[in-house]
Amino acid sequence: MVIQMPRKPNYDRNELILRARDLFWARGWAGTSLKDLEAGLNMKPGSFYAAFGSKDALFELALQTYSKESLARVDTLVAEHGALQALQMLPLAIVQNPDTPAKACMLSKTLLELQAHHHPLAGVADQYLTKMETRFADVFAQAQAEGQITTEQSPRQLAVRYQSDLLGLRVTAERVGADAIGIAHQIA
Amino acid sequence: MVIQMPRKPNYDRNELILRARDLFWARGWAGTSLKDLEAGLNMKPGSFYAAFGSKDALFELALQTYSKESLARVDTLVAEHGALQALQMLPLAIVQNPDTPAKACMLSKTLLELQAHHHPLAGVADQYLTKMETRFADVFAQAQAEGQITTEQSPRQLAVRYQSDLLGLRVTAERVGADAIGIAHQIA
DNA sequence: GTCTTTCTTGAGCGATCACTCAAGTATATA
DNA sequence: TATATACTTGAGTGATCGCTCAAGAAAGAC
Repeated sequence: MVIQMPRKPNYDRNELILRARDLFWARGWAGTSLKDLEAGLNMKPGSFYAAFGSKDALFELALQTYSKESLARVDTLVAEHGALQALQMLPLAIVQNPDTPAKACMLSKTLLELQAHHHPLAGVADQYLTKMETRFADVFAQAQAEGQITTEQSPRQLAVRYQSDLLGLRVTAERVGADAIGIAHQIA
Repeated sequence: MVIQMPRKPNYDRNELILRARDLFWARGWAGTSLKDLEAGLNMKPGSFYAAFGSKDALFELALQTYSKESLARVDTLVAEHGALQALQMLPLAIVQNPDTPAKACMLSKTLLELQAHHHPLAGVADQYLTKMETRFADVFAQAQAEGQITTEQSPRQLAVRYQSDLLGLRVTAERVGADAIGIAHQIA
């Protein structure tokens, strides 16, 4: 039994996923065609399908990456500035970040686009939103434990409301003349 | 010069627009195919294009109808309950209404789906959102004039924040297990 | 009934959709 | 260098997209 090693791919798979995430994030699921992906990733169809299997499979990888990075940003802010200040800073940090392909949340965009079709990816986006909400609840709980906010409302309640406001802010930020920064200051 | 009267269409155009609005609202622009419309409106392609010209033209009519009805609902609530109470009631009224094809706002869904493609319909949706925001500002101004709320913030500021929260609530309401009603109570 | 005008029908247009696969190419082992 | 293996290429698949148009059906004016 002799095992031969073949040639390796001439691309960085993780970087391709990041580029796909940016395309999907900006243009949406239906709005991003295979031609768009071939151009954006610089891949021919054969390589694309060998690497990722399908458009939907790559979209799911993109959602996963998006979710991980979103959670990581929260963790970073909490570690650097504490629970309360992290929650206060996040809206403005998101809206002011000029390096994102869209202002609106990719999870909410996916949910809104695919929910009515009962597309599996809508369920995936929903799960990641729940994960995000849970993380917010943890941070609120931490802020309560540190006496930074009252315990009048449960961490879960606070998190649901916070996430909802954040999603609204990010929809508004997608508009052309919107004063998203003004709203972001208010949420804090 | 003799003018002959031809046969009339065997459908109610306004009712067709309402049905199209429901389809587009639920499924989105790309998610609603001509086949879907033919089935939903019970029209063959020829009749469809004779009546509406194009899918996009009908979508614009649907947006217009949606916007008019949204503005009208606000006016009705204000007339029946006064400015402040109308603003307090609206979120819950929207979320609890079981007769809508989707919880999320059709204007925001359209904006998020088509903005990145610079599709004209995204601009139309944006304009109607501005119109809605202006109406909210009027109602806030009325509430201030009647002494129901403070004049600490400008009506425009209040309206922008209110609409943003409402859009967020309605995105959240689109999720399966979301406690949208709980959030709606908080916004009030 | 006859005429005129418009509505309705539905086969089918070119373009694009996501995707496949046989052929060619590059590379790590032997 | 020879071979085995996997990656890359790109023409091409059937299906669906939004849309067209010639032909037939229907209804008011005479």
